[in-house]
Amino acid sequence: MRPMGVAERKERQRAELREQILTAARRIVLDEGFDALTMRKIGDAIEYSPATIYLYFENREAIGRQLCAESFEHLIAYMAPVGQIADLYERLRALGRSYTRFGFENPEEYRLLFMTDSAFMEAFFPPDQAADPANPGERAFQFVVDAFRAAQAAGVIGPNGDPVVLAEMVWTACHGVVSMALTCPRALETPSEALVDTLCDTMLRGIAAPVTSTVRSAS
Amino acid sequence: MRPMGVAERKERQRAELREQILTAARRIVLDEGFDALTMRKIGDAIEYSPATIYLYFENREAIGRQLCAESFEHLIAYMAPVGQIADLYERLRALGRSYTRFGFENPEEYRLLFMTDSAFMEAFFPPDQAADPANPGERAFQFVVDAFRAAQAAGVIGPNGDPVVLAEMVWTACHGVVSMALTCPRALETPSEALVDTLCDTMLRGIAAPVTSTVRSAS
DNA sequence: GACAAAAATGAACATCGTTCAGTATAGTCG
DNA sequence: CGACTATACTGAACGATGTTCATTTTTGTC
Repeated sequence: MRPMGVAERKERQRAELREQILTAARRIVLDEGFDALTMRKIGDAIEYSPATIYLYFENREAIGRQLCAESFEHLIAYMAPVGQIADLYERLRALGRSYTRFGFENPEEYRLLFMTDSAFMEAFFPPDQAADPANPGERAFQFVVDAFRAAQAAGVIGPNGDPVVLAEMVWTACHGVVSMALTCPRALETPSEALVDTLCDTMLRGIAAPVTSTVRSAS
Repeated sequence: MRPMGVAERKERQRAELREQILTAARRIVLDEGFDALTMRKIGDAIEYSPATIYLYFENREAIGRQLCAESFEHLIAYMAPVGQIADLYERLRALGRSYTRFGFENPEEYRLLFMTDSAFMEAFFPPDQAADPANPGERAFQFVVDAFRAAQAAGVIGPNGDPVVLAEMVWTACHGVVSMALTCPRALETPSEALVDTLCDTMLRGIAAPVTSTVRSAS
């Protein structure tokens, strides 16, 4: 007699089970890494058959993609407070530190986001150029670009260099420290945090320094 | 009547089959990546049962480890010529370029060496501190450290900073560009080579620049 | 040509992601 | 209440994977 109410409840139940799946998957990924995420493990956790999961997600990768979106938000939550720092130079330094701190404190999330074969990241960096403000991947990156643009406009760093290039430079450099530390901590003698500090300071000095000589010839 | 000759031949045949296994494995890894390396595929390629491979290698990972050792040599071959460059500043620049060029030109080897979960790299960075000159991993890294030490001794770069820290800094930073470019090329708007150049130049400028102000307080 | 040592293998085990024909449940209508 | 239908769910299977081991085949020696 109230088909509307029934439909709503059904939809709610569907959403709840979907959330249960994600919760179980999240726990497994954070504890043991994405490689350890198994459809059968999820099934055990939610007390449903593994086949049921396919009624809520296209496949295992779709679950990973959803977890990725959430982890991007988590990363943004680490970086956002940095936007409050008035000193634009210090803001840049803090940006590198907050990014890497996210990686060190949430290693499996970092692996999922940035160290899993293409598929995941690519989903957040679509080929079409149109900037999508709903895309957490682009949003996180834009945050860094804006910090450089602001610093450059304020004259805190040198006027040379595209902010996008500068942002990609510090991003990839910081990524290098985190990913190497996560892949093989033993390979790094220097403590990771010290390495990040040295790296960021050096790069900022390289940007901020008055250009005494033009870029040497590339021959 | 000539047991010696027979034993020698047998050993040679053993070594030959072992080499055949490695050759087949190498081809698969370079073409399709380590994930695509399958014992059954190797078996097909060498026309032996998959079980036979276990008479020559402990397991799949041991094959990967051996391929790693060879790829480390390959990497060293990329970097070694740089040692000839007299200008110590240019040498450092060329070092970063040769390292990253190895990664861009040999993506699957780079993945195998530096982007495969712990196991492989860890084998080349043993916990014991004793430097092992036969270890290609340590040798490659030492090459970078020496370049910094020389540049510092010659006064080409500032006297501040441990050469080991500096080496780890440029190494991880370069690794960041390569690994990100390999994981998700779409995420980088800037061409990788340009990014490497900007990164290396910026870092060297940051090191070379006369220290106008001491490191800002870390509060 | 018989015997021993070495080399190679087929079949099996426990995993995995994924599919699909079939069963059970829940909602609707007479 | 009882029959029908759409939805939700599942068991069993398929083709992979790395790895092991009893068994068979090959090889070398006396």
